Amino acid sequence: MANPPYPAARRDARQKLLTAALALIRERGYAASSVDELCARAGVTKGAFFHHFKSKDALGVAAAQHWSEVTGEFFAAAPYHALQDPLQRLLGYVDFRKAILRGELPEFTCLVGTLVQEIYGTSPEIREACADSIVSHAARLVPDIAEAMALYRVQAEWTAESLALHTQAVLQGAFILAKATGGAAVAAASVDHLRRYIELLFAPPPVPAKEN
Amino acid sequence: MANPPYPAARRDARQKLLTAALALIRERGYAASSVDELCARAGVTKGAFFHHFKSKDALGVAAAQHWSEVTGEFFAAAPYHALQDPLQRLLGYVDFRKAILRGELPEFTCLVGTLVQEIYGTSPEIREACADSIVSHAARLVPDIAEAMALYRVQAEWTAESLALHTQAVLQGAFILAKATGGAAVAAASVDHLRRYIELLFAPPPVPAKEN
DNA sequence: GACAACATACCAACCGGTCTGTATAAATAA
DNA sequence: TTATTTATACAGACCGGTTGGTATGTTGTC
Repeated sequence: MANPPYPAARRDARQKLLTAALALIRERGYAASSVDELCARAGVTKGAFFHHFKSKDALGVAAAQHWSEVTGEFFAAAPYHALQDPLQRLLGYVDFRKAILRGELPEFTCLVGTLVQEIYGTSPEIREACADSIVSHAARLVPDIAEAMALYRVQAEWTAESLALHTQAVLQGAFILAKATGGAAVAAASVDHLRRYIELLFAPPPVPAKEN
Repeated sequence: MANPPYPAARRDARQKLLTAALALIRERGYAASSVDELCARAGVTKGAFFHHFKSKDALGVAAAQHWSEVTGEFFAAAPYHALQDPLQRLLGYVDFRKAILRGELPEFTCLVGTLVQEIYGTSPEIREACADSIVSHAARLVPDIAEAMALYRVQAEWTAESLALHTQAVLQGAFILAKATGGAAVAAASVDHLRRYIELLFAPPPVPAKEN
């Protein structure tokens, strides 16, 4: 990464294309994003595009991987990791996901969730890159969940892995509702339900519900 | 609806196009489904297509509405409505959703969820038709949820409407995970979590968790 | 004969992808 | 140090196929 052998101006194209791809695909979807428009957005020519990517699908794979890297760093830097209680870290993650539901839809929506819906039947390579992105993101929650299960003595029919994946399902579904309704409010409400579910899983009420 | 003024063979085209559209869009997405291929699948010509739909987007709107009708009838005929307890009807709905996670992905996946992800930024008409489909489907759960809340004396921060929408978020997200992983297993696991959440909401454990 | 329900031929725009050319810089040879 | 080669990183014209959409004709029904 350090000391690129070429001046930045001549090495930028690939990065600019990936950055533009994240934005454009999140706005319009994959199939509706043409290579020409992608190049125009990135400020490069078609020659640059096909120099760096052998096909549009190859760009799709690279975009999904780039998304993984970018979001990986973004969440790694989030504040909830500093919490001591593993359950609080998990809930902190959920709160963080809710907190970033801001701005325009393409700004908080998930690239790979959009992407995989479109291409799961036509491009196995992109599909796998998307699956890897989602699954590996979920996997980062597993240690905290497992630790919380041990700490709170939760004996469950469900696994830490399945709960981690469930959080992603809720988030992905929340994005769809947000796109349908045109706002983030429904998504936030669903994230609230997710938080409540996690609280209920780990902290069953200690006293019996009293009769009215 | 009764007594079509023309023999079926000459009135079929619209229906055949809509039926083909549901299948094709669920397989490949909206943008990647061309009018030509749609016509080929439906066994009609392009002339028939543009006789019944003024544009591809108009077909998109009609497909979303058709989806609403088809699924509306499908769920109206489902067995869980016969249950007496409103909570059991709600859980019966969830169980039913899990039970139909069978066969190939395009067979149990949601048309409007796929559709709205692609076009929310480019076609307000289709987006609205999709939103209507999802929201009105969710709305059918509201009476049962409200009834269950009253019956089980649930005093909640959440509303029946928000829980109904949350079920749809979980389902939509489960479909995305299914498409990413290539199988329905993850989706079923998420539906299990949804069921557990609803149980916890309505039936908090009456005895405190005993030590060890 | 009026009108709906198609069928067929056709079109300009756009699509992903290729081709050839060129500027730049590192590697090599003198 | 300088000349030459080689490789990279583009630029931009071009191409055949596909796209959504149209224009015109035909057929069956009231």
